[in-house]
Amino acid sequence: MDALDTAILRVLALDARATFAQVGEHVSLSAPAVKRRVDRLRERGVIRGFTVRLDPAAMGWQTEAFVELFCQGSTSPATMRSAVEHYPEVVAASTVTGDVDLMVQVRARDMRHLERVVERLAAEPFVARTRSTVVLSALVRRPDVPPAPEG
Amino acid sequence: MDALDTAILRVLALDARATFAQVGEHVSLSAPAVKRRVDRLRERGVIRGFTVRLDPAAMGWQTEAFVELFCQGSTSPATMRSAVEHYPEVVAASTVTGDVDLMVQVRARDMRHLERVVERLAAEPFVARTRSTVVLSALVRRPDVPPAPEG
DNA sequence: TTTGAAACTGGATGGAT
DNA sequence: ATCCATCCAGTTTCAAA
Repeated sequence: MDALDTAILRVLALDARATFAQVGEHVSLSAPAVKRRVDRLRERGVIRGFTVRLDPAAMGWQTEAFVELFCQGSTSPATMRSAVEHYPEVVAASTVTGDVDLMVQVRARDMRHLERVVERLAAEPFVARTRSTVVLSALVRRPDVPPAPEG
Repeated sequence: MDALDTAILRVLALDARATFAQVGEHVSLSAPAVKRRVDRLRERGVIRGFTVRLDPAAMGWQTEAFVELFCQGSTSPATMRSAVEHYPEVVAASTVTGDVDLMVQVRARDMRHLERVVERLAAEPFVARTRSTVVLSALVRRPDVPPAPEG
């Protein structure tokens, strides 16, 4: 993980389908050199994969919410994960500090759909109660990017 | 946006660097046919771009938090956005329902870094106060995917 | 209108240096 | 890491369904 790797990842974050030659122009490297570094970053797991960025509204995802779960006693993160990862509507889930135990981000077609998902989450055996916050508008949404050098 | 487009997007969500021929095998279409559809999806803005999925820890992002902002009187979403989008540490920001006005997701190198970012956010002129929730562990993190057919 | 086949252009990839 | 040669993917054109 040197400055060149970071520079390559920065280019790929903006356009993951850029050719190795195009990436090479940005970082002053030949195409084969870029390829070798990308292959190595994949092997090491730094790169988890490549994906497409979609317009959620165009896809039919019109409603988004943060659903906070308060869990019974000491529910293990593994239990929480396996419960929550079966929902296709769950975009992200994290255990967090504070009174909430699990923060779940849900994407649904509409309010009716969201309501059903929240009801199903609330019915999970380890869930004591839920608190939902609906997203009004997504102001910023950025892809993964390597951190800037100390500042 | 028909079933073929959706199928193509599903394949690209899993591997955005798949060749058009490979995508075509999954959806029973020739490479040129796939390319034409992908081009059209980009033109229409359904596809916003292609990006890389990174291991945040490997990148030096060790700390993540939800920072809720309570704003003065009626601050416009445009004001919130332009303030918040200048922070490289801000991964996402959304206006939300409830007592919180703006939900900001922040990624920082460490607690010290996170603290400074929260201080800067709190010092924004329109911010009355903040409430932060630190992520303990990210259980699920999924890329954008087209919704499943009604269920 | 959208597809598949063919042809051409240019990128991916492995080996030599 | 670059250069080069080979192979294969991207891209355009065209004819057909």
